[in-house]
Amino acid sequence: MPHRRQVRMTKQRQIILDTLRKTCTHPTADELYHKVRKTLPHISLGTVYRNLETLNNMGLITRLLFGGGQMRFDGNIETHHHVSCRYCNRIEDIPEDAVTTLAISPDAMEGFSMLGHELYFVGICNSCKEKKEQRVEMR
Amino acid sequence: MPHRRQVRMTKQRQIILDTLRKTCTHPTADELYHKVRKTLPHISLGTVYRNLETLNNMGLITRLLFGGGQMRFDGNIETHHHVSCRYCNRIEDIPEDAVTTLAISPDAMEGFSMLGHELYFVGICNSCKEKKEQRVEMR
DNA sequence: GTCGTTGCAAAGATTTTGCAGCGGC
DNA sequence: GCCGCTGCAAAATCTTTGCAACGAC
Repeated sequence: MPHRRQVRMTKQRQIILDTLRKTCTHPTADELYHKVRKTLPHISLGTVYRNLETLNNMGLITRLLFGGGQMRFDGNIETHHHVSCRYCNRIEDIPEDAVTTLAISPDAMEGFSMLGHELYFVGICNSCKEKKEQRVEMR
Repeated sequence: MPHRRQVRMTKQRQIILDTLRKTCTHPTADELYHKVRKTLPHISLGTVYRNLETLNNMGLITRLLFGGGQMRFDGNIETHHHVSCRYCNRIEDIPEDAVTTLAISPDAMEGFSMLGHELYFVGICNSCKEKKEQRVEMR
């Protein structure tokens, strides 16, 4: 009989969770590490990574899938959607009621048990758009 | 007056594009590198990365945003959606007509110029589900 | 012939891991 | 007191880059 190992709430884990919940910029592990260091100056980056993994498995946070190659995290676990800038990879929330209808054929995903979905809009943010207009080379 | 530099179609670039188009598994750069090496044994991984970047900028391929931390690429640039397994990160296509309605409030994304959207469903594939049932520790 | 591209190898960036001591429960 | 967790540092993984030779146009 397998059993799930106990998970302890350490000071580090609690502060990582609190800090992520107060941060609405969908930070990378490293960005969050620097924020947490203001409260816990001796915490290590490895601990931040390990806790983000654990908290994600516990369902207390979400690992975003849109980091431009880098992982990003979200302390808001309510269903919501995101816009992302193709150039600077900034990620912002979309109000929940902006997406009015989303109907999915139920047998479309046979072979998978669904856990949820994420909808990403890709665009150019105004700041990058201005830069782009100044120099074509950016692409 | 800035001008866009000329882009050449080299043998390497063409074969990378052809190989990606024939691959429906949304490969990582490294997976594609090993496939391309069957045709071009001396190609380097750096060349594969550089060309994937270039082809993405040319709009001939798509960089997927769902790689579990690693970048994945798709030779199919038609609008379509994906299912991904949370555990093995496998990505599969969803038939285009499976998502019947998707209505977005137009002013929801002010501050961004929209380029497109991607819809990801997250689930557990049958193979990982079986493994998970055998040993709870998986997570 | 020009200049974008390649292979190679080294560097850079990001994430994971081994380990001995620490500290929740 | 047990055993999960931490800090540290090293390792592993993934991606980018400098450079001289090459090759598309």
